[in-house]
Amino acid sequence: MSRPVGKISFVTPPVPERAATYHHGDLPAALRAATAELITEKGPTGFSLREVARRAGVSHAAPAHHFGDSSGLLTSVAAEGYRLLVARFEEAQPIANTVDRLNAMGKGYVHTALENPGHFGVMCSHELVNNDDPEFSTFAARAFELLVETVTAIANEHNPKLNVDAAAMWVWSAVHGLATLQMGFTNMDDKAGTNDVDELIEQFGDLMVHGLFNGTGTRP
Amino acid sequence: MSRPVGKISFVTPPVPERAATYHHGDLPAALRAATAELITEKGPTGFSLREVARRAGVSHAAPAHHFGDSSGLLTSVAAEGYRLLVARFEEAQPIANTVDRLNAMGKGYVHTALENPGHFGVMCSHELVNNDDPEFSTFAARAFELLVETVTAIANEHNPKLNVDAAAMWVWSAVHGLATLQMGFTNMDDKAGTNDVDELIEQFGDLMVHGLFNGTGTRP
DNA sequence: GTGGATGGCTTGACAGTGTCAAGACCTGTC
DNA sequence: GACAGGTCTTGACACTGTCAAGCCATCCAC
Repeated sequence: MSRPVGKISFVTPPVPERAATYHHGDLPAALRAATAELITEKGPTGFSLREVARRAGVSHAAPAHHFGDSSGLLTSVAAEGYRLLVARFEEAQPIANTVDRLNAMGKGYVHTALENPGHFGVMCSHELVNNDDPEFSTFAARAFELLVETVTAIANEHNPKLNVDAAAMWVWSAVHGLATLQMGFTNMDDKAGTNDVDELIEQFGDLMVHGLFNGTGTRP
Repeated sequence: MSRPVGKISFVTPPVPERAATYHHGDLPAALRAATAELITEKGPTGFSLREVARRAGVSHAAPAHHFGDSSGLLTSVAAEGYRLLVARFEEAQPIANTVDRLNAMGKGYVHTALENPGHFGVMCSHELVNNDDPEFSTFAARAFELLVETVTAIANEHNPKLNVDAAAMWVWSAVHGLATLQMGFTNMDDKAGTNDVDELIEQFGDLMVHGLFNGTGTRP
């Protein structure tokens, strides 16, 4: 559905928006880029296959040829988003201090969302994407797996009694909530006294580390 | 936009779906109920104004008369969802033990979501609703306010140094994440070893209470 | 080189959608 | 009983996603 890439740079499309030739070159990538751009501008609601095709300079039915239907295209964009996230998570893996690593992953999550709002908007709209898509589910699972590994490492070092799976879900939920918060997809008043994302992540991290060190994640 | 109600029971519409008379009686409520039902069946994507009108037995343009456009109707449904949530939160307020109260509110959040999936689906789709709507924002703010009050009470009793606002956002994020997890809107493998919602809430609660008791919610 | 064959993309059509303007209908009030 | 105002319908418009059919460029065997 999309070719493997080495260094990831999805934000700017690898091909010009209007191709001179009949054959586009890499239309799927251009369509994903146009989709992310459109959703960044107008939100997931403003998305339409025909508008995406228009922006890519192709006919209205061209996207269907590559992605089947609109959920196929959106799923591909979401998969790209998770691939970006996995890349960020993997950058943090060499950090030896496990708590610092978890903090870095949290920052990575929120920054990925802020830097790729089009992708993140689709990743959050679970009704729009096809969860069974192998590429999508592979990257999504890998991202969560990396989190579980880090939480496991923290547990091994500091708190062997921790229910690692529950704790990982808990961390993911909190960080995801913070990301949506920062993107304005929320109804919570942001009164935490700062707009600095990294500071908020560290505030959350301070709270979370006490649970990870001293909690069990089991029924009391 | 909708009448005040005493005891809340939105799930079953107060009027039959097809009105015998030209004037429906309470068409706005019937349209909200049809919307929630439709979204429960088909997800937010499957929603359409015309299908809602069909289910309510009125013409395709009737919803627009009451709600302006589709986002007006969805906003009203989301507001109803927050009203349900506030009602649940208020039921928990008499609980004297503040930690138990917070746990009860967490359970209330998740159960409200599970029992009203149509409403919750809209509440989560922040692009679909008009955040400036006074009724919507009032109930949403009230729900968060009740959470802040409870976290404040816990801080006063156990941990005066706690950054209450950051902690409240943190709790909300985690509980919201758990709710979406339970509703299947997620890519996390649920490996926590249970499908019992109340047990999961208590697992999260065990982790969270250590942060609330011992953390500060400030940059270390 | 040349002639298929194959995949990439276009064209045209269809039913369905949201929104608007105009009008029909009912109900309460004087 | 007339009238005013809110409730709902009708009809139209531009737009959408999807499908079937066909055109076009490229590639590979010959």
